[in-house]
Amino acid sequence: MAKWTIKDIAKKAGVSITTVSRVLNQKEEGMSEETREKVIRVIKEAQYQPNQFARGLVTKQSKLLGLIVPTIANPFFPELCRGAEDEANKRNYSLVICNSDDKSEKEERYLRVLKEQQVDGIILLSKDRLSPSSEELIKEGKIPCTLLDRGIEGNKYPAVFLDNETGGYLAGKHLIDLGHRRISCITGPLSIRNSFERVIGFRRALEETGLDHQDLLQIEGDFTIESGYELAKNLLMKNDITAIFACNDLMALGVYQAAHELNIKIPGELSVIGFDDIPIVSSLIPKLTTIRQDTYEMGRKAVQLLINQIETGKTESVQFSPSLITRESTAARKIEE
Amino acid sequence: MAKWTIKDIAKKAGVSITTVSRVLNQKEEGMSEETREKVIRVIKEAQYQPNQFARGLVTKQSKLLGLIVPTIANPFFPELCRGAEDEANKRNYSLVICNSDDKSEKEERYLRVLKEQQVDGIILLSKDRLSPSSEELIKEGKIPCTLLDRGIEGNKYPAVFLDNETGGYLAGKHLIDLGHRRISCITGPLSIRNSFERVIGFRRALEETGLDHQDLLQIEGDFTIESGYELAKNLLMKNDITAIFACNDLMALGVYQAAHELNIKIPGELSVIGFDDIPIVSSLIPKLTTIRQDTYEMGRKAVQLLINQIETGKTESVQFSPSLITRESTAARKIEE
DNA sequence: TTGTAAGCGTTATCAA
DNA sequence: TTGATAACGCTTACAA
Repeated sequence: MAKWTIKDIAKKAGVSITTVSRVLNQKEEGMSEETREKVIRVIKEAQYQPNQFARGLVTKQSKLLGLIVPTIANPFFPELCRGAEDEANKRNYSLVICNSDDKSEKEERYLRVLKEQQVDGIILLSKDRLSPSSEELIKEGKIPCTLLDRGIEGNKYPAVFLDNETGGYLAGKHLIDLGHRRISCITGPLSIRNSFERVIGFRRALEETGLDHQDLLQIEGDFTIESGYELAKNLLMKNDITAIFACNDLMALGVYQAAHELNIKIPGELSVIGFDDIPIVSSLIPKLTTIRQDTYEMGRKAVQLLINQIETGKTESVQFSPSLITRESTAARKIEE
Repeated sequence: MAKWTIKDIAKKAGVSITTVSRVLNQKEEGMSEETREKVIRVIKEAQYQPNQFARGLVTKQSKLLGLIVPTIANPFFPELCRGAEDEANKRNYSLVICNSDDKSEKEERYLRVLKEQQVDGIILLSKDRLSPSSEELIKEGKIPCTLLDRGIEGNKYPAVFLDNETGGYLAGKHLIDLGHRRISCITGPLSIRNSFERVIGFRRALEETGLDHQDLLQIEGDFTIESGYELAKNLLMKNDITAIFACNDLMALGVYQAAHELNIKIPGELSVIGFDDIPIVSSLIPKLTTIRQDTYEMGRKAVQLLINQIETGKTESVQFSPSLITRESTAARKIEE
């Protein structure tokens, strides 16, 4: 038989389609053990699989979840995807992963497509501020949506965020504790709240020690290796600093490169601290000290909240705490300075 | 209105649902410009979106494609996903990405789920040999399927592969040309044909120069940073070699670490060449010489072949060629040796 | 314990 | 140029 339908199964088992449907949906009541077994046998034999289209048309559920990420190219996101996927599968959902390239048009397009695919919910790693049409799409479409990692609308929608301010503070405190005073910070795009908060926290640490803003050389990067490299090179050629806080690991990688080219030793002459703790940085030379966020868990949690929302209607937000991972790229300021 | 259906649109526009459907599906013929415009206006106003369930039930198409990857954790795969996604979107499909962890059970589970979700086709990065039940699932389900990157069943199914043998050869030739003779090769799991072929090609290059197998220290790794590190450390402590071919970039990263700990300079005392050209290796210190495969394009191509197969029934396979990217981690053997 | 039949929102066939 | 209507494969009241 080309494609078995519930009807074929019913006929072959000598029961009605209702009975087959009951078996399929694990409805325990109202059926003799005998009938159930017979049906199950036929289903197995035929390798029958229910058609989601027909099912969804009635139940209005696709068991599909959408995940929109800004760039899968940043090693930060694969981890997050894995966490999200694992949790989704555990709960019997599948994940449609979309890559918005951080562009509003693509994001909106995906939102539309996902809605059309009848996904049961969406996890959105968006720009800080949802574009009006994105927001409308979510609201009007009444699709449960969880914000992840980014976005200032966390109070309007359930969300999973990292406490970036504390992360920045941890980084600053660490450098200060090591005795550094001439410090530079290569930030992410300041239009993104995440980056901005990291800087705020970082500054708070410096201010606690009595350093004022003048002491902090702050320049704005864009979270890419290249920007880290370019900015650090420029910075190191013109200034005499002993430590750099790169607001993500990718930019820290760029700092490594710049320092190497200028023949500046890390951590001997320059301490470097990153942010994220993406998988490869523990294998760099020297191993990168960084602020860790548990991306895998954040992905998992986001899916958990989303499915809870879908199934029970309850919404909830969660904030994760970053932690300092001390490795080899930071060291105490040399005394002879 | 809670949720607009084609019926609501029809009523509001004062036409039949057939007409609305025609507009929706861009059927040009048989409609006055006036009617079309009226319908379009109503659709826009209502922000109406067709329901894929109902649509799929009739057309048997989901516009969904499945992509099963072994580990999204290897930076090799995100690139591939991006390529696949971009092409899919261009052709109006969405991509469901699944992570099999290289486990047959997970792969089979996903195959089943994807089939149940009625995906129109599947791109599979599988183990070399499809497990019997995976194969049955594909064959019996009659789902178009394209193999990517791995698998020896390339002649049975349409596939996109890299010419790994040539890649290995290129690596070997490069080291030989630089004057190296005491060379080691850290392979991937030899049960995977990809790894095996890289070694074969590599050896061919050595043999051409008259080196026999004795000269090649070959050890088997598992494509992780850790295995590269452990094996290289062991190797470098016990042997006097001047070059290492790591069969993927991640293991090359491990080699860097080991060499660093043993205070062996790259490329001064040891040349290292990798395989893949994952994004970050051009930012390592020193920048890694490697064999590049165009992962993004391979992902794109796989989707292209798959959609062609879905839409026209034509199957086709493609082989990609690797290329040598010379950077800083390889150098001529020192004369004084 | 089991079955009948309505209905989900589309597309497609055929008729007007 | 348009419109009724059957059909797609399933779930679910309701009936038996």
